[in-house]
Amino acid sequence: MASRFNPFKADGHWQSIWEKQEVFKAPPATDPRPKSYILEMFPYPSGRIHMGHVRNYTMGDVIARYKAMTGHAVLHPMGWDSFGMPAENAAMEKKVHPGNWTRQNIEAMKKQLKRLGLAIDWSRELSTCEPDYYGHEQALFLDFYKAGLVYRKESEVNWDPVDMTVLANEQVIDGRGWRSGALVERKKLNQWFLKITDFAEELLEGLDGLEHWPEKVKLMQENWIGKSKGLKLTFNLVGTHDGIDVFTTRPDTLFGASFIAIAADHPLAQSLAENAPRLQDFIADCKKGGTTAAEIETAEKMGFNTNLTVEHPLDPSWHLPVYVANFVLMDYGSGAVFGCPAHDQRDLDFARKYDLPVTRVVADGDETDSDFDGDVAFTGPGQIVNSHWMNGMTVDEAKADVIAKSEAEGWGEGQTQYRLRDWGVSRQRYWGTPIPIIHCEFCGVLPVPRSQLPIVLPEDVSFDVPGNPLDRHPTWKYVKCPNCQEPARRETDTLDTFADSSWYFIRFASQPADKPFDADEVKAWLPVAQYIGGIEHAILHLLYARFWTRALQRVGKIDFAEPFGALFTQGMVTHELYYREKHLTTESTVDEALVSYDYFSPEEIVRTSEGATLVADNQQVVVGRTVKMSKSKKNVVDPDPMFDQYGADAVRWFMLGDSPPERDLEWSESGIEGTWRFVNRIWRLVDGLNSPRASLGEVAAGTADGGAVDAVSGLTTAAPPPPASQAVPLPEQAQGGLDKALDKSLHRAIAGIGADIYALHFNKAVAKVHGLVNDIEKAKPSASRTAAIRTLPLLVAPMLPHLAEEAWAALGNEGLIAGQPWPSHDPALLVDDEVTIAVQVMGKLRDTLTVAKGTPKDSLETLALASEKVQRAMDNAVPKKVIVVPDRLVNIVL
RNA sequence: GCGGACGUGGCGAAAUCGGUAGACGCAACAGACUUAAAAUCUGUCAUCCUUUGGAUAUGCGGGUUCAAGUCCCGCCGUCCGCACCA
Repeated sequence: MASRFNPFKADGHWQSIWEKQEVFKAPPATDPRPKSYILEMFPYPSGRIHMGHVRNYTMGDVIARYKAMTGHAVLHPMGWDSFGMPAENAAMEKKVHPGNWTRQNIEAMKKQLKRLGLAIDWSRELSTCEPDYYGHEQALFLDFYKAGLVYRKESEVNWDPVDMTVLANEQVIDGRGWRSGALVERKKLNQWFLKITDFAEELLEGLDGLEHWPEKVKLMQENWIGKSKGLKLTFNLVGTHDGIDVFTTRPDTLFGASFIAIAADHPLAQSLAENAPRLQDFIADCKKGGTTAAEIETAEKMGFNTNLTVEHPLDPSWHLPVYVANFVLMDYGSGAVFGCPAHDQRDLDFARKYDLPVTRVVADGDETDSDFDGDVAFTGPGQIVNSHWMNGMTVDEAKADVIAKSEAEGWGEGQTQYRLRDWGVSRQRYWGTPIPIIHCEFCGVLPVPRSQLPIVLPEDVSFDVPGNPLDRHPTWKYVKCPNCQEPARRETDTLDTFADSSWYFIRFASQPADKPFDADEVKAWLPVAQYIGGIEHAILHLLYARFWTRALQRVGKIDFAEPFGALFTQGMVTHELYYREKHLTTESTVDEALVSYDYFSPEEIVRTSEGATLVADNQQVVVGRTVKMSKSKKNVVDPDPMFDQYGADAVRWFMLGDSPPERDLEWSESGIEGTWRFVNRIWRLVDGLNSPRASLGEVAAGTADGGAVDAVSGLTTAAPPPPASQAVPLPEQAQGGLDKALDKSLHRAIAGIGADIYALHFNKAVAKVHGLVNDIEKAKPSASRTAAIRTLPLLVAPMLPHLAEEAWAALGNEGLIAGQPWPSHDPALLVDDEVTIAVQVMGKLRDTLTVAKGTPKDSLETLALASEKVQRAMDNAVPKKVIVVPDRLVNIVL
């Protein structure tokens, strides 16, 4: 009697064996094998695992398992990025403590993750919201503080004037607070900063060494750091001894200057405003709206003429007006710019609005007229015009020339500027790492003594009113000054959660109780051999982690600079939308903002050939675009029911095979059905070898107790009908000789699948497994076929670990497949002795030739010209030229 | 507004170096088996035409080349990030 693959038994069975035998426990640092640290970005415990997690962790798992099979000592850990805003929101809405909510989520999600059968060393699990993690983070913060990498300064936050609370950018919707609906303002607070700009040059140069990072991520980081060379110069204020410092990357356009614009926070604007109520009002206007770059840069350009003027450095008799402008940022350069409207779009918009002169100083053609027309600035390269001695120079020549002149004459100097700003880490929130600082009225700002770490969050906090619960806690913040013993108070801000994710990969490698990590163990495992996560982390998380690592190196805690040797950014998991337009009761007609939709989840829908209908009322719904799965649009598919219906391996196979890993993956019901069928096809081959004449059957997709689950409704129906028998495989015992074609196919698959996994081309590896299975199924019984079937479980082991273990055992092998080496291939079998040559006439394919590999050029030419199809296409013409690429093609040019 | 990517049959894709476009899969269709359904197996499957052949096809428009999905220029569309979402 043939056995059948039952994932509902096999999954749990093998998972518990792996756990019992500690198969995936990382070996000690002294293990002689080459180390391979495989890491996926750890999840935020939002409540449920989503398909994006499933995809991310499946990919990492395939690599970890493949590395183990190819002789590596593997570290593959998992943890929880467990501080953050959603826990506080849950506390407000559901009246639960953020800690309880978070820990419950972790338990639920851990259970879900385990069902995927991941090769994870759970003994190293960590959670950033526990004092045994964040306490060590506080110690590292103090190390940075001591090294001068931490400082305090004023910085703007989004302020909700009704709730009297700080808002995250995410909580500002269309310029209004998400709960109060009040127009958001910008407010200054004293906040803590980490000196990431100290590392700007290092972080930029370090990118060159990151060979295994995607170019796009390196480019984004490069642009984010934004190194630019330019001129810092001073414009003297007419009638005073003061001046305005300006940084420009376009000193070549200095003769096109038309105005000076300073930021609303510029000290000059502030001092002028003291006696100018209208300017005060204007500055207050500039502070309306949130702090995001997108909001500031798309806001309409506004200026306030100060009536001050400055002298042009190259012609003191030429005076330029000084404006306060909302598009100038105090954080970049010196908070002041000179406007050259002809060659900068923002300056042009501003100049047209305030009717300021627009002078052309760069020309790319015949148009050299000094009057610049139109509303599109010219920012391309060209030659300098209307600029006295610079006329005729290129932009680059002119830049160098002006900088040299400014330095010689003493009114400016060349300067390197970075766009990167220091990292503001203060958050006015409860659910984060308390910043280990004490404020004393007499002694000032003091670090918490290390003996007092960890500074633990108080449990008794309330979330019934907006604001920071730490700040209004009755006792927590009151402490004695460690210096003078007088009453003092704790810092009540907590650290940005990006700090937690900036060193967790180090803690995974080494987890002593008394310090953040052990340097020797860290040295053995890091840098991470392969890091995998979403492209949305391309800049912030990855830059902060790179900074934190370099900062640890600077303070002497570790001896490497880059945390992630190789990076891979995977695409999102998407699903189509199902919705109906909501009928609004208002009389409003075409106002788009008022059109809203009712969304339906895939579980509520039956997909038909014409479209989709809602199960509840059997009426049509609109099938929308395919977009990222999100709760608000209800196009989410929960992994758990999929494990129930198809088992972990079918879900994993779908995640790996359906799209290239860097691209978006569209979840589809028929797709997962297909992978489920394929898992069974593999099983049938193995099973056929064992019991050739026994009847075979499928286990129907169903639940562990044998009841089938309706794919659409999710309801359990009656037990499935007994499996019927159909395909009776030929007896494998009737083996005989070898099957050379199948041998080739197998060895190509061994080499190709390994190479594809190594290169993270999982979809191609999947296609190659399909190809091999097709070939095996078509082959007649032979020793080769038996060998191919016995090898097949090893080839799918990284991707379908449960099926692989089950097959390995069924084939009578000893031990676990998880501990087996990757099969070796015979290179001789990879070489073709025949090749197919394309024959083109004028670049169009007319015939193909099958010839021995390495057939010389002239023979190929003769053969090609002799072809009847080629003759016909040539139509008696005489070839002008014949291009022959050996083993590839012949192209006859007429 | 700024920065970064992506776009190939009905659908997901492949084509590693400029050299036979569509491997592999999904869906669909036809057939076999079956009382029936499911499963399984076999076959068809880019579009069009005057069909043992031919033409057109890799978002659109140009260009380079004997040869372009691949290189160059210009558009269009979609997505991601923008420093307090994680």
